[in-house]
Amino acid sequence: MSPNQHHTVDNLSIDEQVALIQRGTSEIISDAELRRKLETAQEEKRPLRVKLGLDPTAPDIHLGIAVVLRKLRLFQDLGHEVTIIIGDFTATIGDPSGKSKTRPQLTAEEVQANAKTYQDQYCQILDPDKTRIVFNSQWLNQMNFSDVIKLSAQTTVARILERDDFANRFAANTPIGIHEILYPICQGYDSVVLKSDIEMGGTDQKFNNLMGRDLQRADGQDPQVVLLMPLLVGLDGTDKMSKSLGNYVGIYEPANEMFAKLMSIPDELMETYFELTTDVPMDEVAQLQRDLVDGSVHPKTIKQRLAREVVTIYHGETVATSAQAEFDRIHRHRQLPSEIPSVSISNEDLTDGKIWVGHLLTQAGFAKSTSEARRLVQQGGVRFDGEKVVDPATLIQLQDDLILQVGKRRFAQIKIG
RNA sequence: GGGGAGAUAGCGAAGUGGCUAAACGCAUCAGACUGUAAAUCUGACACCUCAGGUUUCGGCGGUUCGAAUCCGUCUCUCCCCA
Repeated sequence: MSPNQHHTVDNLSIDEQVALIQRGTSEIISDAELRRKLETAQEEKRPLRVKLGLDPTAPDIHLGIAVVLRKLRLFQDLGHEVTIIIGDFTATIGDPSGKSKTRPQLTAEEVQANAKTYQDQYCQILDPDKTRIVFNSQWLNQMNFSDVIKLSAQTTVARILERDDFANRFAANTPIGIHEILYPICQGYDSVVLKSDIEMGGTDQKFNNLMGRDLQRADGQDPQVVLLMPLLVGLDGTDKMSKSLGNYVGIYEPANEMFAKLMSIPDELMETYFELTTDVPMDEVAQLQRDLVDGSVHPKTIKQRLAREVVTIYHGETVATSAQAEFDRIHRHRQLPSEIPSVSISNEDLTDGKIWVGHLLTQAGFAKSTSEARRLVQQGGVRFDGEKVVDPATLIQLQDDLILQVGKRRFAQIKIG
């Protein structure tokens, strides 16, 4: 469904390439090494190996993860190769953050079943021809205890305890499992196996990525450049974007949905979103930010531009434009959406063609219980055929195609049958 | 191995015999205001055709006119010492 946007990057100088890569990054370790890698690659005419490690849980890509994936895509457009490592092995040894103890333990079958999904989802943003997806159990499962000891000997307890998560827990006398200490070592070893030139990650991955450098150095390799992207703040403006918090925009969401969600972000987030989720050139972003601050352009106009840019990436420009029109229709002009999901109401629920509003709302899925439905009516949130329903005891004369509205954004078209 | 603390609505957290469908905060939903912003304000937030009624405070059983609160038991969490 996606036009799979390309960067136009032919014949860029190293300086120009570096500038594109630097956009939005939170940290690069180090700029000098990055430049050197790029130069060497160009001279030797060989692509750099760029690595990203991901969880084996079923992917559901949202704009937050897309920040990193889009950066990978840039590397591909610059002629380099991307390897995505699915951490199926590391997932089985426990989450070192200590937070999510409930991380699901996936079976090998589930992981395999997900494999196709990874391919499909990641390639929405990445170039399939330059993307390799591998599972780290492939080499980690082969290691025997002696291999593990030798690998562990490459680093020290003091080094591991530098990680602030471990440091905090150690100071607070909370337990740190030996297996957790091994986690960064496993992840770092992935880099050794892949001989990666660059590892990408969110800022929370810094320690693990640096471990990769240490282990590569110990193995006699040129250490990978570490490129960290900030964690995108979610729609609520406070927490990082994540599916579990519900403050996300999935890249597979319908255009209208996407557009509306983006319009709901706090104004302060716009600049960051432009930088991290669109390809709008940075000098233009800076200009938009000036316009916003001095009030010369209405914030809503700027936000619509943002929403349109993002939707264009995943749905194309035509669709994005109509998403904006749709948004205006519903929210600015308070008209009905152009497409309203239909809800069928069984004839059995009708008496003389009528239905109690409480049942109608629960049947239509707008309320979990008739008590909730009753409240919605009492609060003035329910409209039927444009008319506000005021009495919770109301019996409604149903007809095909009439419109039920709950709140400002939930609509359904009634079908009797 | 020894000792201690706890389990309350989506989450966090009050409440230690009746005035408690259960304070307060967060999240959520509706309304107002707007740029569907955000912020703010108002209200709702167990279930039931609801001026009333029914069922809740980890499970089960008991004491009592009356239990989230007391007793017994089971399950599960967490902490400290070694």
